[in-house]
Amino acid sequence: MSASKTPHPIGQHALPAQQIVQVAVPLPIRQKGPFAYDYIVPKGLRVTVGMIVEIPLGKRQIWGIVIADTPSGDVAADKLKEIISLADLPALSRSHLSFLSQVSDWTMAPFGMVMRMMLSTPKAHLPPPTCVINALGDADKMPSGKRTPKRERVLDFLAEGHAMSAADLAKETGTSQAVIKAMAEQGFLKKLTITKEANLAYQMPKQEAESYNLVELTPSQKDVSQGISAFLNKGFSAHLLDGVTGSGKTEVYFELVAKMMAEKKQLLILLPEIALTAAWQTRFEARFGQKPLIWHSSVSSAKRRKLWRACLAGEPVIVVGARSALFLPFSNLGLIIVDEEHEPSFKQEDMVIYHARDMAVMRAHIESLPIVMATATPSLESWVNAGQTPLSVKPARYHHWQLLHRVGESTLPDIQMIDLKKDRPSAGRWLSDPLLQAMSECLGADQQVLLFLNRRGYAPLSICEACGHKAKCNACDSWLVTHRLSASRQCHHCGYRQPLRNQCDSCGEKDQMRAYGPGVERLAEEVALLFPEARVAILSSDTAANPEVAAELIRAISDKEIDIVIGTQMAAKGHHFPHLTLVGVVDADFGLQGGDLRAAERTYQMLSQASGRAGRAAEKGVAYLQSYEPDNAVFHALSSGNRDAFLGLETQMRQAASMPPFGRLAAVILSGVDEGQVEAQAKLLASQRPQYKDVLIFGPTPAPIARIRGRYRMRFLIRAPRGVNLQEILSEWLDKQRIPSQIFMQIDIDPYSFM
DNA sequence: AGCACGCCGACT
DNA sequence: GTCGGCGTGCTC
Repeated sequence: MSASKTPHPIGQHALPAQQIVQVAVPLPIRQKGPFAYDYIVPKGLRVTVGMIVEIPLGKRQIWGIVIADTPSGDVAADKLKEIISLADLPALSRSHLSFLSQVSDWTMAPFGMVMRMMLSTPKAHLPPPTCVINALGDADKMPSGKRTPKRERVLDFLAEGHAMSAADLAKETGTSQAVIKAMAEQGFLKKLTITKEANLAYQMPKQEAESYNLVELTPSQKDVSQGISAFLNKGFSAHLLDGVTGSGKTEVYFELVAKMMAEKKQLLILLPEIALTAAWQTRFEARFGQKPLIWHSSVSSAKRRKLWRACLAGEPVIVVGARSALFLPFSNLGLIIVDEEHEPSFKQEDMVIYHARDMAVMRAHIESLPIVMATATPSLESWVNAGQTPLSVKPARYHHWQLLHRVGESTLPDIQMIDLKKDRPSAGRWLSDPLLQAMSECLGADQQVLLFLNRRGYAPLSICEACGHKAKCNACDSWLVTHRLSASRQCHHCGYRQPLRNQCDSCGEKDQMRAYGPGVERLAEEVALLFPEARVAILSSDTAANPEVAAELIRAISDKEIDIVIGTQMAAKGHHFPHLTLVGVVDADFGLQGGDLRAAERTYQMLSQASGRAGRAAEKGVAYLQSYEPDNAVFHALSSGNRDAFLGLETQMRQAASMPPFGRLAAVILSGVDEGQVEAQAKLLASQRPQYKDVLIFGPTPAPIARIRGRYRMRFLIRAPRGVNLQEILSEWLDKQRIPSQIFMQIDIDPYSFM
């Protein structure tokens, strides 16, 4: 095992053979496998693959992961540096390393950047922080001459069992640190060094979890739950849990959670938007009598550190997180659940561009686990993978489980179209007569209304009547959106905001800026005018800026303190508003513009979800969709309730166009501050594009929003047949390119956004 | 990604 | 004369 046991060849000095290992370093260098350097293992250290080690890199000291216990030999042994230290942690498993490596290969992001995502938890791999506290020492030996009232107070306080830092102790006893210090020096207090660990507010799952707060499942819920349960502990399997809104998908997968808890397995539950999950957490707590562990970027770093280490140590944690939780170093994972699998927010668009649902399937596969993807409106990809269309590959890759009915008496809402060509609201108004009529009736029956409009702010566009100038962002190619509540004009791409003024930036004319188009704030104005008695609330990321405010607003709505809710997509997600029976979709055509690959699918999902807010309790709900093209297939599918026919039609269209999942798509994005340089680089890349008969490389074209945050962006789009190794083709084309450092090149495999 | 080295403008 | 801008190149 240790190199020193190797026999030395005769005639050579008994030089201790030095062990050399390869350490993956967090550098943004793209290559086929992990990018690693050779390092010498100092004598006395035992280093194995998967260990997290501290190494010198240039002038810096950084952390890397040992990926091989043999040298690569790229660099002469006398140039190698030594490993500085080892993290006091178990080594990462081979399967976790293999997961990181496969994510890097799939996304074509540098391994070092994938590794960084995994290690990014602040100081997770360092020893726990320590602090020195004061406890009771040899107090009984204190001579009466040294006893003072202040010293007595300190001793009495400590005798109650307290122990704390000098500063806290001084504060607590109304003395000064000088008193504490002197007592400690004289031995009447005892110094203890303890490790500071965050309290996760989480007890390890109880053995009885399986039966804790058991809820009675409906027969169909029970069937599905038992059906999927049969796959637990049986290696990889993927399951599409497909149930209409309100059918109790969560209860079904909670049963699986309970089973895995009883076996002390780790669980990962991915949710699309963790800030909006107060209701979900309440349900979890009600079912299991404890809070799940929440993982997202705004959880304190001490808690994240402890959670990270608990995952690596194999403690039976249940982690609920946004997409980044997928990279936690679980070592005893039993099951992955992806809730709202169709949500586009699972697609991360930053440094490493990945789809958390797809990478979760990859991880489940590598680690031989079952994965459950729950949704009421499956993504086309999952639908095809579940074998639900004649065009699907057989045998299906996912098992398909359906819940067709809502729990209890409630039924799905009726969905009706309002043709805006016939019932057009007057200028500057957005609510048609039929919708207003329905609202009056609903409010008259003492029920709630949700108006859904996926546009934040007051108005998306402001034009000067005097000179025609449009308020624009300086750093982006986009309009500034007027926000009345915060009295500002904002760019929704870069976050720039300026105070709301009525003076034109261009001609200086006053009181000539006019707002065009609707936003939720403007809609609220119209509603206030038409329903002056109604209590109105706006639910958007502006009015619910943090989870606490959001939770309070949602509570107020649930408790019927509000009559009319005006909400963006935030209002469409998973909330249960028992008194809400009418949903009005103000601009149902919103998502259909732009010719995006998934426009129809996304519109269907969003409107289905928004409509699903209506009639969640005993009362029947109804949803009205205002549209200028009410005959669009998306709306037909929604109003007839024939989701599967719609998915079938979409599938055929995708297949005919050789689009995903029947063809493969990738984008190459070049960005930089200098427009000319970006263009020149794009032209250079274009001139060297490879020629294939069945792989098409389109572009370069300026991105639809050509400039964001001051950076110009050019895009290539690559389309290939299903069986082609797209990554290999891109690699061939791009790996040999030397991209100037001012230009940033990103690869987006299977793009969702075409911006 | 960092961080240093390296060559051109305005200041203690 | 230096301080400091960020362009280029390297890290076992």
